[in-house]
Amino acid sequence: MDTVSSNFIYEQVDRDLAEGRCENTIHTRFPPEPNGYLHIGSAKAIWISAGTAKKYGGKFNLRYDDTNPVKEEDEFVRSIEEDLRWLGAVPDGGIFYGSDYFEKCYDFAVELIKKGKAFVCDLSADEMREYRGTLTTPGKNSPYRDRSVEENLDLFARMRNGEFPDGSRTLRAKIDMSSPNINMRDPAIYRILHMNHHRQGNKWCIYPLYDYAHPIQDALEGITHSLCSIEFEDHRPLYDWVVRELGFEKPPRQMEFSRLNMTYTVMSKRYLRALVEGGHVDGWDDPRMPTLSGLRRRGYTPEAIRNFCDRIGISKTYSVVDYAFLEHCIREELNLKAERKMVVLRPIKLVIDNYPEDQVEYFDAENNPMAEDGATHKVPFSKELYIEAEDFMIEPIKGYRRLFIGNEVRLKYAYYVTCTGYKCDDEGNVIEVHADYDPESRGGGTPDGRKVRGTIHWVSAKHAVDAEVRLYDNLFNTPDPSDVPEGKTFTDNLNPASLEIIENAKCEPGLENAKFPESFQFLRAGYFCVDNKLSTPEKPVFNRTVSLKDSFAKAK
RNA sequence: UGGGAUGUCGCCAAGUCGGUAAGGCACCAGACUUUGACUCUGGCAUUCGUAGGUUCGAGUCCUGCCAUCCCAGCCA
Repeated sequence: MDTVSSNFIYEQVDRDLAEGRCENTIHTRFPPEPNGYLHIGSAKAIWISAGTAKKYGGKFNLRYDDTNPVKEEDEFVRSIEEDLRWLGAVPDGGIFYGSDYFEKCYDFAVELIKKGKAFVCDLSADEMREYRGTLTTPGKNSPYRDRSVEENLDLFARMRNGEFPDGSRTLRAKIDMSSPNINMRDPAIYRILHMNHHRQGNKWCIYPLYDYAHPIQDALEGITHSLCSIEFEDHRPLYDWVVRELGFEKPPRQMEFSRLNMTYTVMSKRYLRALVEGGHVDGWDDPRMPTLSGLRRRGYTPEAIRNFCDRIGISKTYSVVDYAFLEHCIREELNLKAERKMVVLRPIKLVIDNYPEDQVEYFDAENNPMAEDGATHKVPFSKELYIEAEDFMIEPIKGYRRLFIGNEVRLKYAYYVTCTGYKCDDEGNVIEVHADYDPESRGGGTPDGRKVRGTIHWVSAKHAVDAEVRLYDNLFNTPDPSDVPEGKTFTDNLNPASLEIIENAKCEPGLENAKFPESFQFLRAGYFCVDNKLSTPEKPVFNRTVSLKDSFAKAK
């Protein structure tokens, strides 16, 4: 596995360490708002922060950024911790809640008021917008900007006491209404909201805003490097203003990196939520979702996701990572670790006419050809087998190496067979293929050393275990699902073929009780894995097969 | 139009004090092969958004221009 090469974050940390800015220990955090499930984009952010802490032997915190009671729910709090642990990002610095700092935030706000750095403003939301100015024109001071400290203190206390209705007043930082950076134009730092908070209940009716609360939370936890995505770059001056005005020694340093975008993938929580609530998917953990719980159900391992995060790198460039890269990461790992089983997805019968009626033989099948131990398991073989429908063609296309009349192929681990005929149903579908086997080729080789061009997998019909297999494709059929034509919504980009349920797949014995509820497949590379009790993230079970798409494409 | 940021191969992404373009994905070719997969080998940027300038020498420094992204929530 690759290791992370240097990046601008590490370089900055090195400098900070050299200059003694953070007492030789670094501390990072991941601050999700509990308003949705973690997704692959979150994984990048998590791994950057957790990985940085790890690299420097520091600590990593999980902090629920729950300062907005409108959008937050306990279900998300639970799922976030579960997914974080599954990913392997241990919050060894602790688990915190932004809302637990409300009292401190309040005290700090009082301090700012006393310093003349904050004031209670009576402007309505609309008025405040007008006063703020625009991107190109400066704003103007609020008429309430010069209230006395005493009045501000009194008003702010009464805000907390619930004396005023929602939206009637705010507490604002007193900075500079003519700043070219709009975030510095006396930003609101507290709002009035009479609403039940998922954790604090009805204790508060004023809530601190992100720009104010976040730097305080970081500072209080001793965070040395606050790593966030690029859209917060413009907020950094405000972040620095807060920690400076509040007099924190060794203040945390905010650094930004570009967020993850992937082809065929919607990453915005707003859209993901719409998919769930609109019933387009089964839930946040639907295997087609880019959520960590969805990827987990699909068969992704935490190692593969971490490796992916390491390999995509960290930069500030806007980028869209090809989904194929994520797939590469999981294939690479499964190829090394996963146990192989033979499974026939779209079965047709193969009858070996010259094989004894009631004979059963057992062949050794490799558990994992990549493993050094060479371990095997027994697979039963008999006169009637199931093979993939795609492994037989009435009229073989040019270059086709598998079964067609007169052609000899190898049944993996078993015998050479030569196709002699086939039967169709009334509609002309091939339902049965006939062949003769060469008893001399037992084990898949012959004394005369003749070669065969094709090798196919199979399952003994009378020993076969039935299974339902689900095949997943991209949820969206456009590289950028949020790039929607006029008059359409992003759900119009949904790929109707994103889920295919195969009810009668045939598996080798040993997969009894397998339900294949969420199989993971990489048919393109020839793999799918079974998600059942035999298959765990640590030891996934999977089959190798070859897809129609690839084999035919190659044959042309 | 103001501010902030970014532009190195189809996609990510390294590029130290300026010294003559890492690596991965994808793709192509060949070898190997009890699955056409896997594995292995080889090929894939005379060029770094663009135009100039400084220099013996520039992706790296300077100037102009172009493109893309973010910001006008009492969301995060």
